[in-house]
Amino acid sequence: MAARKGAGALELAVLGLLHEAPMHGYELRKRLNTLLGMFRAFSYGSLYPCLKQLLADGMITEDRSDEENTPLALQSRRSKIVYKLTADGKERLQRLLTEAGPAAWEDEGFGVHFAFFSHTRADVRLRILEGRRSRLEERLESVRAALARTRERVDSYTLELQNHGLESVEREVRWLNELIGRERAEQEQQALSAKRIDQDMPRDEGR
Amino acid sequence: MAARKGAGALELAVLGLLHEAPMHGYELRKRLNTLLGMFRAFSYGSLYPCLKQLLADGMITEDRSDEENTPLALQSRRSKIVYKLTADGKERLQRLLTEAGPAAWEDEGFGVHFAFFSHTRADVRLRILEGRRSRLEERLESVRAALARTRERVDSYTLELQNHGLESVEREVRWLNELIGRERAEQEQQALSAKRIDQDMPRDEGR
DNA sequence: TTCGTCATGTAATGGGTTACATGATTAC
DNA sequence: GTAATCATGTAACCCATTACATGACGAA
Repeated sequence: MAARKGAGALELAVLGLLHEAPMHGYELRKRLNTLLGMFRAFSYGSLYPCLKQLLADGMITEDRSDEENTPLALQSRRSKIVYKLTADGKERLQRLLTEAGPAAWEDEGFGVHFAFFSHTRADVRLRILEGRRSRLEERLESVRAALARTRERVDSYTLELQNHGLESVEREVRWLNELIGRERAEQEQQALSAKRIDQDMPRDEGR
Repeated sequence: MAARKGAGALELAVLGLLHEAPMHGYELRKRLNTLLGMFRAFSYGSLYPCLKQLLADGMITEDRSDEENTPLALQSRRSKIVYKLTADGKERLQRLLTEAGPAAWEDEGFGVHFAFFSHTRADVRLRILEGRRSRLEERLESVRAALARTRERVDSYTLELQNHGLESVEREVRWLNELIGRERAEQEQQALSAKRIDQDMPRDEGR
C-alpha cells in the first residue's frame, strides 16, 4: 500500500488551494498564510519542495508558458510557474478530505482541515469536530487534575498561565459545541426533508 | 563568544525546574508538561538528550546514588538519576531569564518564559509582555487587512475559522493588557515607596 | 538606476517526535 | 506472577525554518 507519508498539513493546503484555482508558488504561499492566518505560516523553504514532490508524484502539473502573451520573439524569460491539479491530485485531495483521523484534529492539522470543510462530507466534518473536542477535553481534564493536585503551592505567574490556557481551551470547546450543534441541526433537517420525500413517494421500509 | 545555540525553550524549562528542586528525568518531564499544560508537551526523546547536553556543558550534575538507603550490600541497581543545577547552570538560567528578545515572546518560547516570571526581573517581564503584545497585534492587523481585502467572496467555514482565530488572539491581547497594567502599577508603587524613602533621607538629586 | 516586490529555488540546520530497547518497582 | 507505571536511553526520521543565491519587473 506504500502509504505515502509526506507533509500532511501543507500538502492538503496546497492541493486544496489549487483545487479552487491554478496558481504559482509565490501567490500560493500568500493565500496559504492569509487562509491560515493565526494558526500557522509556511515559508518558501517548505512550499517549493512540497510542490516539487507533488509534481513528481503526478498530483499537479506545471505550466511555464507565461500565458497568452508571446510578444514578437523575446520570450525566453522563464518565470511564473503556474501549478494545476491533475485528476490524480483531485483524487488525492478527496481522499485526504475524507480521512477523519488524529491528523485532522490535532493542533497541526485541524486548521487546514477545517479551512476546507466546504469540500468535506458532512459526516466527516462532524467526526473531525467531535474528535477535536474530545482531544481538547482530555487536555482540560489532565490540566485540571494537575491543578487540583498542586493547588496552593504554585507561584502566581504559573497559576495565571495555566488559567489563561484553561480558559482559552474552554473557549475553543464552546466554539466546537456550537459548530457541532449547527452541523447536527443541518443533518437532521436533511433527514427530515428526505423523510418528506419518502412520504410523497413511499418505498420499501422494513429493511 | 561561541554563543551556544541548543534548545531554547526546553533548556530554559529544565534549568528553571531544576532551580526549584533537584529531580530525575522522568519526574522532570511530568512537571514540565503540567507546567506548560495547554501550550506544549515534550517527550523523553528530547528531554534526555537535552539533559545529556546540559551535563556535558557543566550546567547540571547527576547523582546516581539512590539516596539515603544502601541496604546491607545490594545496591548495584542503578536507577533514578537525580539532576541538580551547578553554579554555572544557575548563571546560565539567570542569563536566559534576562534576555527579552523574540525568543521570549514568540509562540514557542513565551509560555516557558512566562512560567518563570517570578524569577525574572520586573523590567524584563514588562518588555516580554509588550513584545508579545505587539507581535500579536501585528498578526491581527495583517489578518484583518486580508479579511477586508477578500471580504464577501470567502466560504463560510474559512470565515468562521478566521474569525475564531481573530477572537482568540484579541482575547490574548486583552489578557496581556491586563498583565501589563498590573506590572506597571506595581512598578509605580515601588517608585513611590522609593521616593518616600528619598524624602525621609534626601540625597543628591540633580545628577 | 536603484529600490521594492515579485518570483523561484537549494543547502544547512534545527528542534522535535516516534518507535524501539531495556529494566526496576509497585500493586494486585 | 503479571500488569501497570516508573525510569532511562537511542536511532531514525520529519517537518519546517533560516539563510542564501538568483533574477525579472515596475515605479520613483
